[in-house]
Amino acid sequence: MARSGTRSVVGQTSVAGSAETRARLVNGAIEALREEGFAGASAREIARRSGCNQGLVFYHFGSVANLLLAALDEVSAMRLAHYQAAVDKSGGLSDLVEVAEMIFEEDLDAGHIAVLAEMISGAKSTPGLGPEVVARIAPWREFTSSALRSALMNTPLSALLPPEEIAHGVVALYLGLEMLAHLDGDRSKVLALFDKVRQMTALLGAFGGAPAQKDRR
Amino acid sequence: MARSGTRSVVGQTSVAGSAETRARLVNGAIEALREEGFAGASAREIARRSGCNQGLVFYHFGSVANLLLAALDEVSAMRLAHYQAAVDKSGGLSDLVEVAEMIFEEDLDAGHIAVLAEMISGAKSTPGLGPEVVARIAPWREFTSSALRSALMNTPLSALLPPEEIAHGVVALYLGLEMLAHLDGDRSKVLALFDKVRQMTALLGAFGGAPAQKDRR
DNA sequence: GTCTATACTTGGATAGAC
DNA sequence: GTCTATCCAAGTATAGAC
Repeated sequence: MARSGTRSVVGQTSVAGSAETRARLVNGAIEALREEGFAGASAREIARRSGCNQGLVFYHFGSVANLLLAALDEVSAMRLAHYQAAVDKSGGLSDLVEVAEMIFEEDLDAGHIAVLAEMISGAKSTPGLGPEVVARIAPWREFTSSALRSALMNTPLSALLPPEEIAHGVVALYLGLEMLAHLDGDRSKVLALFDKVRQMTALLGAFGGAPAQKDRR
Repeated sequence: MARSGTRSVVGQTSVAGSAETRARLVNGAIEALREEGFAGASAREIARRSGCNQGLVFYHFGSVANLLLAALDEVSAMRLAHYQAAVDKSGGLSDLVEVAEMIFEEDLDAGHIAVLAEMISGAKSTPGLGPEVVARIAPWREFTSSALRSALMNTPLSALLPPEEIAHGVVALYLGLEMLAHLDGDRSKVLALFDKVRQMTALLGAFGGAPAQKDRR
């Protein structure tokens, strides 16, 4: 971690330029991870996409791996904020499933999850990267867990489906579905699956007698 | 695909040496993918693990990518045969879940699925690799689908759970769970999840009235 | 078929000019 | 803070000896 950034308290010096370059590099890194994968996300490739010089990767982030982690942080923060906003507007389990599908499609189109997937598999080849990636996945699981918890609240299902444990499966499923859909460019299989989940959810809601859909008008 | 192997009808010439070297390289490639990931599975790394020369990768397989595909073929064939044998001995849905857990743990220990995961994410950086990997995943989905079909046979669940669609989710889940478990080296989360699935299955079986466990003695 | 040697390319990382 | 130039390590791939 040679340099973690211009953290100075600066008056109003040209930090603007620096911050913008850092942002461009982070975006370039996201793009490279998404389109070329971990193995293809080299300093040169990222710099090319960022429209700036290769040496800046090392000046600002110290190493390619650090830049890639910053990219993962960026995607993670962006998406979690978005998820949270979407979930806040939803109520029961049925709502949650609908929100999940909408979010899944957005992520698929934009390749957000590909960034995570590439970092997970790339972690094997770069010493020390694993723990860093692990730490960045925890918030996803926590978010999912708490979304499930509030959706199942006051429902007979909550005894049967402990949020923490299901959340892990949901994150894994999300990751796997995204990798497969990106690989073959076919989203029909995952859409069909979401349909089934929706059906099951409706059935569970009816059976449990709990309000499966929030009453909103 | 410069050279796809000594396919000659050979009398009894020294094909033995060749075949053994090919096998060693394939095993080395599996090991490298598992432990170093796609980005770390170079010709040199594989040759080192195989105890033979780097040039042989190109002599026998034409390129590193081709060797990696051969490695995926090998793992795929090996595991599918094993899965099939295990599933053949099982009956209803409960049996299937138990078999799935056993198999999952084996795969986790041996890192078999890591090979698949690395190839999926590595496919992004190597032109032409994507479709080849896609073709090698299809059998996994087909296997899962037919295992589900026979487990759900004569069960009220079969109307609710079309095997083809669920299979895709199962494969994705399997993949995602394995990646996460390998990343953080913690299998407790996935084991807890399997416990829940087992419970749910038992409940479904009791509710549907179908034999959830095969009668075997 | 296997090994050594080597040509060529790409990538990580740093030095120094501006 | 950014760019050019450069060093060095590692990788793919091939040629040629054995």
